[in-house]
Amino acid sequence: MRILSGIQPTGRFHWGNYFGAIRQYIALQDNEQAFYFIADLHALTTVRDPALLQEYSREAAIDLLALGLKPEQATLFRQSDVPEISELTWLLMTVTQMSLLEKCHAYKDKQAKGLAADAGLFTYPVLMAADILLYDSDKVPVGVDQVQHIEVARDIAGRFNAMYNAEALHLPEAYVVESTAKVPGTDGEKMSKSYGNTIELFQPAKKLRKRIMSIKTDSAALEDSKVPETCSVFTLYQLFADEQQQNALADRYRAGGMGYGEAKQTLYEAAMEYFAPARERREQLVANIDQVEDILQAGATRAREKGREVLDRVRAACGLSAQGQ
RNA sequence: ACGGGUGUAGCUCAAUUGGCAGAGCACCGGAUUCCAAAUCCGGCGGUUGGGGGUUCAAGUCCCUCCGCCCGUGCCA
Repeated sequence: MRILSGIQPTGRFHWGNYFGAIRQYIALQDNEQAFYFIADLHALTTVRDPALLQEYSREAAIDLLALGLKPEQATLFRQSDVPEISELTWLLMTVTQMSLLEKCHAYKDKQAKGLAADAGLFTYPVLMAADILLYDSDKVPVGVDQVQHIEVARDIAGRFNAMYNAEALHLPEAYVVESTAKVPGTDGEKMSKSYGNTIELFQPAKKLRKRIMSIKTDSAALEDSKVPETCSVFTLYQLFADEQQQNALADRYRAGGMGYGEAKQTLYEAAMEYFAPARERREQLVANIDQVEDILQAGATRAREKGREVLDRVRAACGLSAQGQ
């Protein structure tokens, strides 16, 4: 059973990324054959600064490894290190109906906002389909908002197979990761880069503390009884604390006499402790950056091996010569 | 494709007959606050869409290319 997941390096990872997605994806590496890639080709539609894209891609690899991705179990690679992706994208594009892409929400959203959409954004679901199909992926863990794109991949694969009367492409299934964790940002809205309310995972301790202190609260006085359920600080604390610790803090909220400043300090300490091992691993990785590059190269080699196999099947099906021979 | 409009800081927009590129918001730092918010103080931020020309001097005038918006046409 092969699972596949990609993440766009469009910025530094934050708590929302981790608790909403990364954590669940990494957990799957133990039971499945996992392919994880850094979707730099996708990021290209957003990040227009070459130096920045390179930095984000490298940081993404470091972060994922620091957060527990085991390269000896899972295959980690950079999307752009697998050129077979681009070739498969073209082949798929020739069987993709315009109407299918016009329905996709990333494109529709941008149109609705009156923003300029380029062909990259429009055809992005085809690239995503290629990402998935190139490795005969069985399951693709995604959030609910991405299920549509998996359906697109299935549609394209099915259409290709039917058109050429071949079993060249393996139909993947969406594996919906129910993100049980609520991760509010510093303004109380859902944590998201586009809201500018994120708390970055690996920022320096001092910055992190400052960021946590800036979380929006109500103006209840120090001695007032407070409601933990509606407080972002408490909601975030739940991500790091066990049930007993959560109950203890909730009791202090309700009792009154504890201010939000103290709650934030508690949250800060809990977060620092929670991510301490990852921070330590990260420091080691940064000190051995060559090792990270080696891991990515080894991952790319493995990914290309599988990709070549599938691509040859696809090429043969539509009448192109097989390259691998 | 033609016509009109438009392009200035991350965002919304100023800038007199051609005369030192600015403000508000956002962001960062400080004061204040249990923390945050509000308020006050300070700071960062620019190839004025690109290129060429006129001029002592161009955001401003001329040429050219590009992006975006509106209208019309062409093609099915």
